[in-house]
Amino acid sequence: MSARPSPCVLHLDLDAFFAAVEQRDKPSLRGRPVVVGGIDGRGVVATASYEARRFGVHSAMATAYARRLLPAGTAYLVPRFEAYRRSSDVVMGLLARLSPLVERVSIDEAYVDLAAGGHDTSPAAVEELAQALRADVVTGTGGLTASVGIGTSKLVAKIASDLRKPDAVVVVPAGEELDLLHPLAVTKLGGVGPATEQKLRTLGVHTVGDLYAVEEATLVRMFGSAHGSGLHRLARALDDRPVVSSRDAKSVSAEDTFPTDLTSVPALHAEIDRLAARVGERLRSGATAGRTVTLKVRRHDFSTATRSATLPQPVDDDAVIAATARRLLALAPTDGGVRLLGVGVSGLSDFVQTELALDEASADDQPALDIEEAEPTEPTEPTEPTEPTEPTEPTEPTEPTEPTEAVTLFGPVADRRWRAGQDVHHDEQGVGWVWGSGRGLVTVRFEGPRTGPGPVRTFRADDPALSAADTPDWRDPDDVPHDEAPPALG
DNA sequence: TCTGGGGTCCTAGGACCC
DNA sequence: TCTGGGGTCCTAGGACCC
Repeated sequence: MSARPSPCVLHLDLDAFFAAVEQRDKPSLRGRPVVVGGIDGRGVVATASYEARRFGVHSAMATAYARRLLPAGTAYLVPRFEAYRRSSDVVMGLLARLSPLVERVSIDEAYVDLAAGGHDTSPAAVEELAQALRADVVTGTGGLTASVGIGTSKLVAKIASDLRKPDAVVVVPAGEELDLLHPLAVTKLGGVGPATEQKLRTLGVHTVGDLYAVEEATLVRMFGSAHGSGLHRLARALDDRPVVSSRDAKSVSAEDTFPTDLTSVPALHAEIDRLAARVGERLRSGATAGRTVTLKVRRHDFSTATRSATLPQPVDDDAVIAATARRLLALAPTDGGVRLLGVGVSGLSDFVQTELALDEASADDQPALDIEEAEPTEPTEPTEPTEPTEPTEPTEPTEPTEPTEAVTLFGPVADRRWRAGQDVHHDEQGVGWVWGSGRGLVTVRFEGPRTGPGPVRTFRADDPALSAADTPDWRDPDDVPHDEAPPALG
C-alpha cells in the first residue's frame, strides 16, 4: 500500500506562529512588521509576520539583513518560548480530541490520523471537520490562525496545508494527488533543499511534473539509493509513512554562537564546560545517557568540523562530557577563531552511566547512595577518543578470590520510577541493590566475592539474566520511601 | 546580507570479526 | 597462503527540516 484510499491524514500548521503570538499579546504590534528571532549581530529570523514578509523577509534570514529591508517601525523581538508553548499545547489538545494518533512535528505543526480517530473520511466530512477545527483554534488561542491540509498521505496533507496559507483549509480527494503535485516547484517536496534543487536543475527539472519524467536509476545514481528512490516515489505521490505519536530522542546537544570569535583555549574550555552542563542536565532530566560525545566547531569562515568519541559506557555526567569534549577540541581545527561551539551526546539508551570499580574504602561500609560521591571523576580514564575501545572493561578475568565491589546496570524497566536503595537483585555476582534511579533504567550495585570476568558487567535489556524469573526480588517502588537506606546484604 | 539552535537521516570509508 | 564476503561499529561530513 502506498497511499490511503481516502483523505485521512490531516496536517495543521500555525500561521507565522511566533510573530502571531506577539501580535496577539501586544495589540500595538498588529498590522506592523514583526520579526522574532536573534536580534543581535549574528542573529537570524525565526519567524516574520506577514507584514514583514511583504518586504522579502523570511525565516533563517540574517536579522542584520532583514533590518535593511524593513521600514522604521518594525518590531524586533526575542522569542518567548513559554508563551508559544502554552498556545501550542492548546492546539495540540484540540488535535488530541480528534484522534489518538497525533504526531507533533514541532511547536507549530502536527499530523493527525483521522482514520485512527474513527472519522468519516469522505472529502465532504473531513472538510467540515477541518473547518470546525480551524474555528476552534482561533477561539482556543485567542485569535491565532492555522492552515489545515488533508490528503491521502503526509506528503499531500502537508503540501495542501501550505497551498492557501494563511487561515485556510484544503482537502485533496483520493485520485487528485498528481494534479495537485505536478505543477508545483520541486522544492515544495519535503527533502528537496537547495542542494537537491541545484542538481535537479542540471537535469532540466523544475517542477514535480518534470521530476516525474526522470528515470529512477538516474535519480539513484545522482542522489544515492535512499534519496534517489525517495524522490521517484514522491513525484508519484507514493507515500505510506505512518503518523507516529511519539519517538524517543536519539541525541541531545547544545550549541552557542559567540558575539565575537573566540581564540583562546581557556575561553573555549569555559564554553565547553557550560555546554556540557546544559547537555548533562537535559540527559539526566530525561533519565537517559549516551555513549558518543561530539564536539562541533564552526570557524571564522563558517567552515564546520565535528569530532566525536564513543566511550565504553553511556554518560550523563557534566564533568565526563566536558572532559571528553575538551580533548576532542585538541583534535579539531580552530585556527583563525571559533564562532560556534557545540557539544552533543548520542547513542542514547535506557542505560544509565556505570561507574567502573569503586574505591576500596567504600567497599566495606554502607553503600553510598550519592552517585556523585562514587564517581571516579578523573575523566582521563574511560575517554580515549583517538584509540577506540580502550578495553577498560571486562577483558581478563580478575582473581575470583579478591573481594571487589562493582556497579552493574541494566534496564529498561518500562514506565516505572525506581528509587535508590529500594530493590534487590540476585545473580551470580552476588546481591545488588538499586543505586542509580530514573524512569526506564536501573543501576544495580553489587558487592562481595566476584566470580565474574571483570570489575564491571553490563546487562542488556534482553539479557536472559534479567528475565523476571531471575529477578524475583523486585518490589513495588511505591512501597519504599525515597530515602530509605539500601537493604542489608545477606 | 552573512548566515541560530535544536534535531533527523544518509553516505562512505575503515576497522574488525566471523 | 591467498582470498572473500557479510555484518557491525565507528567517524566525519552533508543535506535537510522547523
